[in-house]
Amino acid sequence: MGALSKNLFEKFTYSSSIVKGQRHALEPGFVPDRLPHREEEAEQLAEILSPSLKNFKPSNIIIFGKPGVGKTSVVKFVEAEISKAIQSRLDVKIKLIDVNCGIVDNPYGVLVAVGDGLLESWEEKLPFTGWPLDKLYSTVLDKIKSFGGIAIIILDEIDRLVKKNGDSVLYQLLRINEVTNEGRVCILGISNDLRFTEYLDPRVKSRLIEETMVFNPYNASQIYDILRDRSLYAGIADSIDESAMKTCAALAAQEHGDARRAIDMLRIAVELTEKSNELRILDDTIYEAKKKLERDVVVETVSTLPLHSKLLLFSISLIDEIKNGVSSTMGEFYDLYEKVAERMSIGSLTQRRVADIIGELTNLGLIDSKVQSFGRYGRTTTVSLNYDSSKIKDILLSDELLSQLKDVKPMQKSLPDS
DNA sequence: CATCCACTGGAATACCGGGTTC
DNA sequence: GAACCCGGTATTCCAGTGGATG
Repeated sequence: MGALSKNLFEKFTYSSSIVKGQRHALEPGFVPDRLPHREEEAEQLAEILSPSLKNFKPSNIIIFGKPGVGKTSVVKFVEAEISKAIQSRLDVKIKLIDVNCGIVDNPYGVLVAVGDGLLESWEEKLPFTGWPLDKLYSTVLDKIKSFGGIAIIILDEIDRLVKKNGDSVLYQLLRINEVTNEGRVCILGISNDLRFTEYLDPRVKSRLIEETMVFNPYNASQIYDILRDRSLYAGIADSIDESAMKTCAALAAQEHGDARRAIDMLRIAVELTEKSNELRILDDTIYEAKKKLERDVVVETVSTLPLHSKLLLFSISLIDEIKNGVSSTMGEFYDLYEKVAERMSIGSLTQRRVADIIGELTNLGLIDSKVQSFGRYGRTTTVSLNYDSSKIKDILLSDELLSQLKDVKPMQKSLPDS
């Protein structure tokens, strides 16, 4: 250890020569009080929700749009405005209830979230498991009644909820307005998927979707404006090259106009610049940040995989190494996976389950897979790695449990049979 | 057009955390 | 407090299905 510093945290709290404003303006979850290129949408949403300020139930609404196009930001912004507007008014009763269906994606959880959102301070929270659904539903209903105002339920990533569980919860929530008049429910859904309504029962669909808003992806110049704005919040505008900002916007625009990604890239560029004690953010820094961001995403997704997914991925990358990138078949990697599992003395999963895990890994973008028919010789899924097998293996082997597989070498023949 | 391999949808089972009943 | 109810999640079990090649 070096010389004792004045304070352990000193080096983490230093005031940066680059960031002269609010650092968290570049972090995910920051809700700005300006929304460049989303002013109209914010206004439109406010208009749709405005009846609530006169104690009328606003229309239910679904907001569609790809990731990073400002859906959540606009909603959060409008939520904050509503809160401000009703702050000193006793004549309106509005509750805003946020539910992130990416996290709570089951009917029980959603009902609990709604119930807890209506909780008075002295009341106890609902149990997160245990109750029969109908009892849970009727207590939530009672809470709405006793609240007596308008509950605006914001279901972020509503498409996930519906894809996984169907529309039963939505049906129940919508039904509240028919069962009682002593409290009303308004649903505001946010969806990444334009087609999720296909999963809905027509009756639910027509009641849920009274209004629709579609957020289009940002183009490069709009992302540029957003970055410019954020850099003002963060106080980094002086330290960033004009062309670097343009590059950052252009790169993000290429990928579905995702502003979140652009901001992530900018944040990482700032961090890189600070680390290297540079004073200006240049084009190169942005490219470097882009690479780091991609690398980080892979490390993050791979290292948080469940054990069996990791073992499977390990087997796939071994085979990839043997066959030099040529895709492998279910038979091949399943056999190897079984042996790897045996070596770690844990039971292996069924082929059925493995097929599903392959699907999950494919959705994560780690591998590519497709079913291929070889006619007389049957049908199978073939998979290929999307990343360098040695990189994937490195990440996997850094897992404590998998480290015992370090010595497993790819060989031409598979491991000796039992 | 039969055949082969395993894909695939769905029902069944096991287990978990937690409430409820007696 | 043991035994049972409840919903969620992970996995297995089963049987029906797909599709190009030989």
